[in-house]
Amino acid sequence: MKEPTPRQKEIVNVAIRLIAGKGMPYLTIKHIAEEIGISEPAIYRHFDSKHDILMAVLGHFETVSLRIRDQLQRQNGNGLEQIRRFMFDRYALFSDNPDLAKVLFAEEMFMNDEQLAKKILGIMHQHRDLLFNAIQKGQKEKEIRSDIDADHLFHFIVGSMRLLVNRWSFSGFAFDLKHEGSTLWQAVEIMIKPD
Amino acid sequence: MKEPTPRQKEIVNVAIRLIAGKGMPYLTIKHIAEEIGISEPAIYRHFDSKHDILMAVLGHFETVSLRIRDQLQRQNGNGLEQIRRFMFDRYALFSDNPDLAKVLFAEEMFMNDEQLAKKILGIMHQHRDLLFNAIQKGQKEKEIRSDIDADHLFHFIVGSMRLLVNRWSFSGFAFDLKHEGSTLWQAVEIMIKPD
DNA sequence: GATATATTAGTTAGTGATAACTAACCAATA
DNA sequence: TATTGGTTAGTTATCACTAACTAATATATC
Repeated sequence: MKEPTPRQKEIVNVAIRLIAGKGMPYLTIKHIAEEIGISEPAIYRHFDSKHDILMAVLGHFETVSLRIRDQLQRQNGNGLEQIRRFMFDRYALFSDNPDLAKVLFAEEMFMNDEQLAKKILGIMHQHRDLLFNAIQKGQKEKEIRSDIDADHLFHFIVGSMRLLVNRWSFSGFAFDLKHEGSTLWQAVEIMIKPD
Repeated sequence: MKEPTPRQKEIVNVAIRLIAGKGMPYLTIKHIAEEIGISEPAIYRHFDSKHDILMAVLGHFETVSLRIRDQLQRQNGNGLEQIRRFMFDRYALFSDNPDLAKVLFAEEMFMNDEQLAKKILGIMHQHRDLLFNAIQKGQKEKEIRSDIDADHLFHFIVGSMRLLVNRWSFSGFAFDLKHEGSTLWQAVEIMIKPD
């Protein structure tokens, strides 16, 4: 868990940009090197293998995710407010880093390699736990309806968010994600409130 | 739009199985040929290029989708019933063909090639129209709540279904999709009904 | 403080594996 | 006799990665 060097951070950022822009097959050591402006073997002074670069990409996602989680836990609002903040944080994050949205919500791209798959499933599990707990907390506090399983509510909330982000991504970021996310949240709020 | 020959169908099925099982990078002409038990160049007697094979894979998805759509339109139920049948049909389809679920809900894999991307976006649009119309119909018929935009309802319904199928797929098909899909639908029904 | 040494981050050139695809040929069948 | 669907033996391109070398800088020793 060492801090990456500036050059390593640069390589990771270029990798994310290349994957988002031209797809995983385009991510080659050669293209990364060209983008940075150094030779191909120079990349290997900073990472032992391509696999390690992809692990570092996922490591970056993990870091960002943990930062958001810790922020949420410090603020310590009620269940509903925690979910709202989580959603808005993510819409803001993706708006500022569209490449990140494109790569992070296309998990299949990492699923070929066992180690990468394990790492990304870990990140997903983290998110799930966070939201699941917030939903259950909201149900206990009577801010969220209890006639529907927390599990199903989770599917609504996260599923609709993911679909929105995916549509935004496929559209070439053609609409204002923060605005659409906000109106989607209003609809979510109406539906998950108690009768 | 010619009917594919038996050998072409075989190649398409093998391609889907390989993509689902080992990921897109594993889909090579060599592996397809090995799986079928013929030589590599023999594949080129049936398809001009690898790209054409992938187009045929998407053509297969399109055919399946159109079949479901026509079936739905013939039955001509009310809006809510149409949505319900659509969902159950898809859960049944995926339960019988897990490979199809794995590939069809991983659109990013086709997004590198412009032509493939266009085709898959067309299929997605078709689904969207179908469900969107059913939702609006249900709202007119007062079976579905009108205090929430059809667009947002679409995100709930489809988003939650996609998330469920993806989780099923990532879990290695570890639970009964038809059963979980059915309980998810009950929750959907409660939430989208009018107050 | 000057000098020797080690480390860092780069270079050019090249390796072996594998990808998509082609050429040329052949046996069975329409 | 032409077509269909196979074969073996290649081609060219590109991949991840290595070998060997070098300039510049940091560090240690006298």
